[in-house]
Amino acid sequence: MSAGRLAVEPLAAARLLLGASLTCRGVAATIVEVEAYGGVPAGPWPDPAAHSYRGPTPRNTVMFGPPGRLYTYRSYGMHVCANVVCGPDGTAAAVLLRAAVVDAGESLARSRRGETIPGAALARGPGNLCSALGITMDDNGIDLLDPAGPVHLELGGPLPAHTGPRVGVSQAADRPWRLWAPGRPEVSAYRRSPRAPAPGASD
DNA sequence: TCATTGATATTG
DNA sequence: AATATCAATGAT
Repeated sequence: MSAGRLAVEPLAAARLLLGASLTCRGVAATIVEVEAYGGVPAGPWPDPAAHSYRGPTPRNTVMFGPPGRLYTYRSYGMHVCANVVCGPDGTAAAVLLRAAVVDAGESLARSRRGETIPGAALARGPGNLCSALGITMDDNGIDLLDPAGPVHLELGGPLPAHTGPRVGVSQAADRPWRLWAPGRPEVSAYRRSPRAPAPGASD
């Protein structure tokens, strides 16, 4: 039902998700930073930086499924990152959740992240966000719009958004598909991938 | 700026 | 089978 609102292009879905609230295992948080990702070369949103670019694999199949599902992957062997699948069923696209404000369950989040972590840093960065909320690889593929599910998404916002280049990707790094809520200390500092070509390079 | 870390995808 | 590549983080 409300999943239909996510059956749209990645950038539009990203705007919807800014300001949405995410609840998981005792922690509620408001999303303040996201990154949009597209899909295969022949699709509507070709994106060489997307995991789905080279077609379906065992890892990324959920990105090719219906919108509103959770796609989790392990990054650099140590972090879990969470994406919300968007676009119509059968078309790969997703939005990476990069940072959130912890609204409730702060002590629980701190017990997962470390007792000395400042509040603004609890869910800053995609790996830290999953850690604070207790999202694991076992949650891959679940329906985020099911209120009875372990991870629940409530579309709220949208918040006013600033846009800029994506973080961490070595391909199509200049595409302005990173969105954040301006002025929030929870937003992660921008850091271009060391592997990305110089800004504006035609290549 | 660099080490960490392991799954995944690609190549031979 | 072997190698290269990360949608990252924290410390230095």
